[in-house]
Amino acid sequence: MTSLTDKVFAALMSDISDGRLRPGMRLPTENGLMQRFSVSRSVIREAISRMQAERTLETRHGVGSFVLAPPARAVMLDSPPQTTLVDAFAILEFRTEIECAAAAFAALRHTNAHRRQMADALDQFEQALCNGSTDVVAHDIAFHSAIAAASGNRYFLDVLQQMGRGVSPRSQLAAREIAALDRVALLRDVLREHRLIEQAIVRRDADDARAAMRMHLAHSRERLRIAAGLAQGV
Amino acid sequence: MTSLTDKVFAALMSDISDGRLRPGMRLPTENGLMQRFSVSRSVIREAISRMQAERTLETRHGVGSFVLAPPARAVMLDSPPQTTLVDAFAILEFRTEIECAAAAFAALRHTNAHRRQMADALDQFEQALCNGSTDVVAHDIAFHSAIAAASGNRYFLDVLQQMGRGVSPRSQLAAREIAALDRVALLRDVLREHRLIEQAIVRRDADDARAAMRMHLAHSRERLRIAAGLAQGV
DNA sequence: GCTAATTTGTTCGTATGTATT
DNA sequence: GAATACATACGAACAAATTAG
Repeated sequence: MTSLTDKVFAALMSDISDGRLRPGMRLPTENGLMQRFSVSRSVIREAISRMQAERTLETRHGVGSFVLAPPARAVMLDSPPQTTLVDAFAILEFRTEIECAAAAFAALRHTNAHRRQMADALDQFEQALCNGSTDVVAHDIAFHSAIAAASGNRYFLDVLQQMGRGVSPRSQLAAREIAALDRVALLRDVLREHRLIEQAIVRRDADDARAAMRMHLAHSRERLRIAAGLAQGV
Repeated sequence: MTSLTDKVFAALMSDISDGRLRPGMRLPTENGLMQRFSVSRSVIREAISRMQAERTLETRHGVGSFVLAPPARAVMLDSPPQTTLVDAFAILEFRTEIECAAAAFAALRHTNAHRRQMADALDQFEQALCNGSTDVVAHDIAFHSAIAAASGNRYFLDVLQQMGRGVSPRSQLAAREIAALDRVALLRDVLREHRLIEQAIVRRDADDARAAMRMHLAHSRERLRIAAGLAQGV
């Protein structure tokens, strides 16, 4: 169900993510957008107000609507391509620390319910692969979330989920640029690493769980590096 | 400057807080509200959508708008004594993980500017103690923040600051309940531990920095445990 | 199961007020 | 002051979901 509002919203968002509209730039006037999309002003204003709610735009009365810098990310750099990449590595580095700790705690504290959550996520991951699908991002996230939940300390899960948006560009990047590689083989590696982590946790071996998670995320970093290299034509 | 939308919004909100509209109840239809307030449908819909954004209402297509139950903020603020305490330990556990990692990275990556930030925080901490003040929370936070900043990965600082609210109850609790103990002696211990961390970082010894931070936070946990024990009369 | 009535969702067009340049 | 651009409000029409008969 894509309403006109949805379409305008999506078009403007992709203008921003493609760099046609960059932080600080002013959008066309509402009148201009009405003509560009051949819709009424209500549609434009609804789309704009959605983007305001997402902190993507800021509208100044009598002046116009301006693209905001992505909230926390504005602090360091501005050039979009590099920032995203640098950020992706920073996020991965940070995630490595909290997820390794979470895995260790999960090994010590998980319940049967947590065990089932992890198993379900892995089964669905595998099922998708067997069906030839490479769309396993959701199952990947589910597995990592299950571990964070099993840590018995809700802050691990909270923070991991808060970083959800920051993590997705990585997936998008990888998904888009790894096309040249054998995605299925790559995802099978991921699944294998997940199984190792799960086994260590189920065995209640905290050190092994931590190590398996660290290995998994180190490999992820390499996969990201390769994908980034491809994206930059290296 | 109260727009019509503001008035309708305020009226409906007070209907709810006064109990005229209770959770689960259906609002009058948009037509009904138009007549009651003598405004157009756009005004009604704008007010309703504001309440949706606040999670006060839920609207079902073809049915109506319903008052939602307040979202059980039980997690953080409700039952203060036990929940807060459990939470305080969970926060400390989580902080231990990210701050140890941050300290290790800081040892490897800090610049002169970071070194100065840490030194300033420690000097001010010490100065305050010498002056007989025990209000050093700000300097404590400044030191930990400086390390997170020196990690070269802004997510450590971001998350630490996001947990600021969660951290403060600990300080409050400690500050309130440790009155019986010799606070100055206790804070001198904290300062000594801070110095050890700083020295390891300056010496660029990542392992020592990590260990010193872990020791510091483990001691903090003990200090918290003692304070909690006092609070509960144990 | 179908139809009709009710209710919200979406879109349009227009008019007036207000802030900025 | 004049022009531009957003803010607020009105009225109307049709689409889509739900419910009652």
